[in-house]
Amino acid sequence: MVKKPVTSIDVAKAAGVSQPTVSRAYDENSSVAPATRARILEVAKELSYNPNVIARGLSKQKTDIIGIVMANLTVSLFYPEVLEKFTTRLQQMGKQVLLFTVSAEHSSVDEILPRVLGYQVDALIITSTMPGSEIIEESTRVGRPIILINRLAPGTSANAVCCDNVDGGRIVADFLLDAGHKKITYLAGVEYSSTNSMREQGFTRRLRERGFTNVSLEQGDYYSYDSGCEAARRLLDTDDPPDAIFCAADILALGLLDTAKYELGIKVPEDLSVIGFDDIPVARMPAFDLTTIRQPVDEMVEAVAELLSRPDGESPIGETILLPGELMIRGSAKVPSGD
Amino acid sequence: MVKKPVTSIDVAKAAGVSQPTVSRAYDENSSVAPATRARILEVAKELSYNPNVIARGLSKQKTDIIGIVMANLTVSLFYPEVLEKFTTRLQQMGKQVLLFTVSAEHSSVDEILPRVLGYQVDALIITSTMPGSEIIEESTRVGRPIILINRLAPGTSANAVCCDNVDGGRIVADFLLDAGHKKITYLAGVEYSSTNSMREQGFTRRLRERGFTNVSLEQGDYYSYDSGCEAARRLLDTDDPPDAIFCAADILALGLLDTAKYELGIKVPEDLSVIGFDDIPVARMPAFDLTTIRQPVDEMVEAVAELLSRPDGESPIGETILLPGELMIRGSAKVPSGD
DNA sequence: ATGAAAGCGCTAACAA
DNA sequence: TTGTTAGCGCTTTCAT
Repeated sequence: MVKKPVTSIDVAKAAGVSQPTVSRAYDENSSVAPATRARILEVAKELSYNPNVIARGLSKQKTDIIGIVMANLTVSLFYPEVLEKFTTRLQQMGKQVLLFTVSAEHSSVDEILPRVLGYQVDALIITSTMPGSEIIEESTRVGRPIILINRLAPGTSANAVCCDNVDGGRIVADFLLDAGHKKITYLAGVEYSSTNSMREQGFTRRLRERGFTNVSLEQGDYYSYDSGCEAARRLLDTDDPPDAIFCAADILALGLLDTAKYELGIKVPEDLSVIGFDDIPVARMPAFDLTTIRQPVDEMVEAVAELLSRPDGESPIGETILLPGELMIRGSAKVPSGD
Repeated sequence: MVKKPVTSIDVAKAAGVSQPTVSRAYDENSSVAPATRARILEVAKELSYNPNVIARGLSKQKTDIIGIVMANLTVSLFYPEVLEKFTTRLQQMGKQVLLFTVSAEHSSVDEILPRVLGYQVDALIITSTMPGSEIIEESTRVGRPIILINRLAPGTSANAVCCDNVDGGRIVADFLLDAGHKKITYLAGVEYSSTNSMREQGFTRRLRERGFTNVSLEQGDYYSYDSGCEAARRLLDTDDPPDAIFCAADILALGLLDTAKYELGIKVPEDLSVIGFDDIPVARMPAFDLTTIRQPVDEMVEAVAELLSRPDGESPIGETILLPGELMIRGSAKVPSGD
């Protein structure tokens, strides 16, 4: 019962032209007599013809497909927004998104990348995970630039678009010290992730610069709500709890806040200041009212769009774009007095 | 600098076989001498060859690409999870996801579907929006079944996998009546969306069945947090506010709750019971502790997987799969006493 | 401005 | 089991 799809040949016959002319009618840059083009497009509509993008891709060696690889799309509550904004922007540019998810349990980036490359994607956007360097080089070599989001890969040919995590850490350090905190803890996410270590680095370095040496570090197992809950129990249910905690990600802060407030009966921000990182959509809701560093998602999207719109053969290689985060002052942390 | 990608011909030469044999080496069902296959795969690895999936797609008339169209991916906080689970599951089946977003402002489904079809997707999954019936029929006709998620399209060839919204509404009605509520309001989302109207229908019908005729309906403009906030102000800041509100979606309930609690000083659930629909990840957090109907996402994913694994030529047409939601009893609504 | 012919990298049908 | 030959639907020369 499956009717064969309509091809450009069908349209050509119906319009009384040759098949390549039909093809040209769909290319702005091809010179086709306006009348011919109009007739072709009309016939095409009648037959409900849609150009076969796959065939075009094979012929042009260019598919207008961008691969996006996302690790842990949902747990952090941050990447869905990133994905949506990327997809919408890329669609505007006439590109489509082929989505791949990787998760600790199911699959690693390196297993999946060869498959992605097989789709002849024009470029590869990879969020919050780090592919092996051989595959980075191979991808670049065949003209498919890799763009890492929130990872840096100095010394490789991968490009990076990244929130300035170090500076974000610095901003939080200043804010907490200015507010007069005496016992400050950094709650880490995944230990070996570069976002985590850069935020920590910027944070602790600044604290030390200002003579505060007593930072304690607490390891969360993972960027997750439950990890934040557990950390709260370990950190706060003690004789000498911290009076301020900087969490490596908002989702950790949510768990920490909920457990502190509803399980341990701690007053926020009177007894404890909590600051996160990302500015996920729920952070602004009064239920959390989380002071946090906002990642500049729109700017990141624009930066990627720019990298992708380089002329053919001039694909970006090894470029790094660092974009500043912004402190969103809300109610979960004491505010420095104005003097 | 861009080296040409390695093709099966390169591998064939290097391995001393013909090109189709290389192709066969990648197909489990093709009979290739084990030794030959091993040698080919080894050579392929050395040359870092990856089969060109686009060319394969053209040749096989089948791309193993599934198009997913998502409307308003992020605002509801519900669909990211859906997307991740679908993507992960489809990857397991050896299929890839081509993602399209549509949003009220940017683009409609019907504009975008022809493009999607151009990618020769094997099937089309469409969430929370309804394509025009001509395009549904066309897609089905060319053998690319359409699967609607959370929409019903009786009388068309589209398939539907849907939470039983009517029954969900019924469950909530019973729960609220059993808890003794006297003044009940339904807070609607997008007026003309079928999820909304079915939840409302199931809810109000059941109330009436049980002799409760005094349901008021309040129109939210949209499935969004802010819409919930505004509804709270309209509904609750009055002389005679409702004592229970059933929200068409969790995200509405969050806005309603926050505004009720933090802006209007209303006690939940003492003065007001709030129930949502979806069970988004934040619903269970103590900050909201939202009683809600859980959509059976895993089951929905499995249902779709089943529809997609029908043998060639037996694509599902016009099938509807209704899956029951489950009431998650938490703290935002009074619980019926046990008698 | 348009047509004819070749080719993108693969799979399918047919031989051998 | 393997090689040969077509052909998927398009774009791209090269003619005209």
